[in-house]
Amino acid sequence: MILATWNVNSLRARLPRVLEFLEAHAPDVLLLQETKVAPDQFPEAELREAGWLSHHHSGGRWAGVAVLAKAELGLEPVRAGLPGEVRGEEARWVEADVPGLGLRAASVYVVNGREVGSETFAEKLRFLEAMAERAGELSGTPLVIGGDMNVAPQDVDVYDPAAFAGATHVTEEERTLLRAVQERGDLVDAFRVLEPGAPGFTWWDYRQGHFHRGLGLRIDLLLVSAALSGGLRSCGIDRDFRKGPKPSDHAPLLAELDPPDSGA
DNA sequence: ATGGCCTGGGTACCAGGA
Repeated sequence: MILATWNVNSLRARLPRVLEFLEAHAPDVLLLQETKVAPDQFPEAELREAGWLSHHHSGGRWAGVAVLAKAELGLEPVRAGLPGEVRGEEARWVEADVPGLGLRAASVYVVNGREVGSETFAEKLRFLEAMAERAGELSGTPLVIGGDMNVAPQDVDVYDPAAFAGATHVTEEERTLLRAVQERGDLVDAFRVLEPGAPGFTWWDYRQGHFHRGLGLRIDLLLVSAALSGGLRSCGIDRDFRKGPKPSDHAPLLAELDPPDSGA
């Protein structure tokens, strides 16, 4: 099965690229973040027409997350919103079951945090704590939590660690809580387990040609149940979707692995 | 030089992003 996650920076602005991505890769599950769409404007019909069911949590002009699954696999909404998060109206967590795979899938857009020590940074830490709590509740069942974690797990995930000294996304507090999500949920970082030393950036600033200069961060992750990690075949981004007409500032991340019921 | 770019809202410019 193919699992993918992509921060699209507006689903309505990016719908042509998303449909192109679905056709190119035919992912079984696609997790979307920063859909930036009002609930009644989510393009459910267009995605269904392309062959994917969706369960979304939409908050208007900011944030917004969704789980898509191939129509033949089915999709059963579980929840929209994360128990314990501070601002549920921001629409940062959505969860669904994919019956055809026997898999629970969650799409998450973690709070940015802006500046260390700010009120929103404290909310970011609380959001990560709530994620760890939820991951713990879900551990033991086949699970993927994917999305924009707004945390670079290690220095190798940052193009210039010195330039990020004292900034969000790299603090030990954020990294410790992200590890707690993995530990409590018994999850592995699919890219890192396959590529121990590669940077694997997933985001580049639109400005100053950062993408073409290789100045990125690895902040989008696919966290999959450790029980599934033996069946991991590959994991990486598709750079073509960070190029071309109207790209997102994030590239999509894809993983190919054996499904839970494969007996692997 | 802490900005350069992109989004939606709305129709001038601003918040937010990371």
